[in-house]
Amino acid sequence: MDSSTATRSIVDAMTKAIVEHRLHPGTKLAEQKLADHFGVSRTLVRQALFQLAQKRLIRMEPARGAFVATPSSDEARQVFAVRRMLETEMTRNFVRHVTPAQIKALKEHVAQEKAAVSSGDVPGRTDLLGDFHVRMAELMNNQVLAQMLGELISRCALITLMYQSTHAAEHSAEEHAEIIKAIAAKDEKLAVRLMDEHLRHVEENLTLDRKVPSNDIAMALA
Amino acid sequence: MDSSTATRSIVDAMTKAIVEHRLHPGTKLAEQKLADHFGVSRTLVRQALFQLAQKRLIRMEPARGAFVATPSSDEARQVFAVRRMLETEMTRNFVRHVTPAQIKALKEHVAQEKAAVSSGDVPGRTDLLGDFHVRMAELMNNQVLAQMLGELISRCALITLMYQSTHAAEHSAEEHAEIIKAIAAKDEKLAVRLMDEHLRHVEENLTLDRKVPSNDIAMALA
DNA sequence: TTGACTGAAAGTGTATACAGTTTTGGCATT
DNA sequence: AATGCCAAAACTGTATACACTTTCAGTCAA
Repeated sequence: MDSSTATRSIVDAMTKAIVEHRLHPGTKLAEQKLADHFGVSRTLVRQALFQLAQKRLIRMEPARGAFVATPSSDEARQVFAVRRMLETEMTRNFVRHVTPAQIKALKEHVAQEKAAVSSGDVPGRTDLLGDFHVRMAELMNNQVLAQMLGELISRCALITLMYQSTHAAEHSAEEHAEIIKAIAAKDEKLAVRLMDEHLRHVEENLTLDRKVPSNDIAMALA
Repeated sequence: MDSSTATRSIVDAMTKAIVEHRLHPGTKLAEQKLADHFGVSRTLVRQALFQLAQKRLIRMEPARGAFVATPSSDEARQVFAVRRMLETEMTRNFVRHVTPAQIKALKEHVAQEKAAVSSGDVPGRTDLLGDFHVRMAELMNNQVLAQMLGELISRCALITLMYQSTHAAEHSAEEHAEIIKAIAAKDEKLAVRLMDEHLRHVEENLTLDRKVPSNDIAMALA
């Protein structure tokens, strides 16, 4: 997609840092500091920041700089609403054309998830749980869908760590397994329903009603 | 979203030029020429190009520069598949919570469409026909959805002008009107079906099977 | 005429410079 | 001690410089 691979690697590193919670929402991202850290000039950092802003992982304020995004609960609800729209239909289409090889691939993925869950690998677990959904898109040979879902899921990772109430997401892996079972049985209605419920469960585990603790006073008083 | 308004206006101008067919697929976008045209330095043009690349309206090749995107027929099918997934479900949710004011807003929009169609305003017509879908998302108070749809629809505009066989899209406005009628009647199933068929019609009007005429030899022989 | 070679021109990729804005820290005033 | 003010430092936004790559035109040899 982009020509320069240097910029790309900065984007990837920062994306990872944000979705893995190593950079907290609201954190100021000073260009020179990032440039020093990555050993490049501000030019490349700037390009990376613009791309991250387009992915909504950071926000940029005029003359004030870039900050790790602090998605509002409204935005969170919207992101989940879009995911439900997209993924219930994805599941429906998936069931209609599913092949044994695809089911096998998904089952293997869930096995990995369960391994990560039981080994307590938190970042790896989060990553794999999100990837399950992207994997489905890829198995449908729809790169456009896979990419969009990937971006939505990055945003969800950020949202999750802002509003996470319980870590009950552990049983997501089990829900994934149930979805696969329904798909394998070609039970379209059930698979769609399970996907819808799965996404609702993930959203319900967030405390979108409560005010989020924030060090950003302006936002706290908004 | 982005801090600098200058970059934003370049992105907007170029987006418009691409979706309105004033810049043809495959056209080389030399940075200095754009910089001269917009009266800014290459720095800002470059930022704009990166953003356009992320929106998939252009592609960037390492050390060779930026070109107006030439979406493959595969990509076209994928984009339409995603639109169907997203918009059928959007329609379903819309029907469930629709208010009279929303119906009124959509009806007014379609009136504008028909005016543009009959007055022969081609760019305005294309714009309005796409906006109908974005408008629905906005009326649902889902900015995330509206933004995603907006980007998908930009890509569709580019695709349409690459693969357009007939200009039969004129009767899109009528299909929009029928969809609204079904929504107003709260006939969920019908509305969803009409939206699905509408998007299929738009896609069917493209000649995705035939090879597209292109001045890009590399692609023509790929 | 065709084809390979070569040097100049044009173009991209990255770093740096510089102007203008925001932030910071301390000093004076209350 | 708290508040307001001002200069210095830090930072962003944009332009420019420069190295390296690709493209192009013209020349020469076959």
